Amino acid sequence: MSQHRHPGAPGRAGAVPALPELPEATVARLPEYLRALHAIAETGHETVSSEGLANAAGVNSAKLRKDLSHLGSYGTRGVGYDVALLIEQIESVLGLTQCRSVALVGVGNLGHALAGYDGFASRGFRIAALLDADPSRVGEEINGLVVRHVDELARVAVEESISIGVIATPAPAAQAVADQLVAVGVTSILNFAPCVLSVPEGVDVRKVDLAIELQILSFHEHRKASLTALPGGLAATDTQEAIGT
Amino acid sequence: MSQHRHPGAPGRAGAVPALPELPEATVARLPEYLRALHAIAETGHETVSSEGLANAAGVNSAKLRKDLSHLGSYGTRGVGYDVALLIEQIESVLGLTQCRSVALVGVGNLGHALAGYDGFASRGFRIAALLDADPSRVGEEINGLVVRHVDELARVAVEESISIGVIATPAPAAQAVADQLVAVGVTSILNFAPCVLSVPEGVDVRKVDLAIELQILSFHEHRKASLTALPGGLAATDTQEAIGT
DNA sequence: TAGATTGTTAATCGATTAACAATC
DNA sequence: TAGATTGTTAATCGATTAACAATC
Repeated sequence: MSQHRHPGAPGRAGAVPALPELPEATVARLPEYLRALHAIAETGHETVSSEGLANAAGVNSAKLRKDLSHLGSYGTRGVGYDVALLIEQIESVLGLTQCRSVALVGVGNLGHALAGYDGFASRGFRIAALLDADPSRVGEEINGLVVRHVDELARVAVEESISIGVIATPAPAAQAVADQLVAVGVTSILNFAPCVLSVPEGVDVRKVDLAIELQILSFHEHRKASLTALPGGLAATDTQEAIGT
Repeated sequence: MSQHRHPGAPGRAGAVPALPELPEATVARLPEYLRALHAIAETGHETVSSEGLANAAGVNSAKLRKDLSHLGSYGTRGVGYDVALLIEQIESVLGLTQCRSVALVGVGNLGHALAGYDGFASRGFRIAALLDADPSRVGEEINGLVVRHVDELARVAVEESISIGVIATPAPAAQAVADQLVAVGVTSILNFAPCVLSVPEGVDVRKVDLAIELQILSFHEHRKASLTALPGGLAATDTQEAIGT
């Protein structure tokens, strides 16, 4: 679900260097390709075929080639893709050439874990600030960062040039936090609270809801159980799904 | 990305009570509707219009009605949907009428948080077992559960009738854990490790990768920055996206 | 009956896929 | 040249959306 509209280029016919249009589904897969490419680079391979990269990323090779073709032509027919070059290209498209600073609001159970998650640092992000509304949590040190009160958000956002806000508060607090983030100029939010956020146009919100993932699995589990109970027995079923597509 | 194929009904023409075919995109939204319905129920409303429910769930009403129409006709023209009835229906379709038991493998940073996450219990899931490969972690008590060694998985799976496995290990350990889960009969896996799992047909895997979510936001942030830098100025941009669709 | 709202239709859009010509 | 593999085409599929007839 996304409601992106990107009019190629407003005004001034001819003068505007149109941004490369990327389908949302492609954007969502680029990070997976990037991860796979890093893994391949570590094994020492300098090139990789679309087939090889597709396998490592869990997609089919036609989709991979189609996706990469949106970035331009960085492969060599008969040979494959230069691993280092492709990493560069994807990182550049995703805007990962600069390290992005993240403010994490809500240092409860989940917030704690996120604050300590090393997968962020290793992939281009820096948790630059931890905030919480609970005064008893302010001052606590987590992973070398001191928790500050959420009211300091405006100051923190400027000091740390925050690029992305992560909400890990309970659901009832999430909308207010989102409003505060928007008010200080944050235009990208990752929301772990199980609720819908309303934000102005131009602000991107992505949502991760752990219970929803389990419920989707529950559906398939339920259906598989029904199928095996059927006289026909086991029908052919499924394999893998990924999220965020 | 999903590769589901569900041949309506194998064999025995006419005799098989075909399962209601649900589009994957619809399945992925049902849990969100369910959450919204619970919220509405708490405010005391007994019915809700497609418009009202759609707003609460962050989708448009046409999509909501289309989705619900796949479940059958549980609305009343001119009136709306009976909240309690619709909750029942969706829970039944998702297989949530029975509480499902979850085994969580890997009690590091993230695993700890997941073990303590109350959003699971309140939405039909019970963390029934915690496992880890690290002997120094075995025996630790988290949230009233004692961590057991992952080698005990087979026994635990039977004892607790595990329905879903959650992998929260480092990436290099994830495939082996998946293999073990599959070996003891688990057919639904939620994977938090940043890697692709290979599993046999009939096993469903969903993946949550926190860094990937940030990278997708980074892309949009990057593009917004480029747009504002353009002579044309601010182009109309986007609003909200959800994940797992 | 008049007003409201569903369930469904049909058009549109975007994503996937297989196949293959281009080309290293 | 022969073999390999990309980049692109075109067909297919599934999801979204607006509009409205059905009906409470």
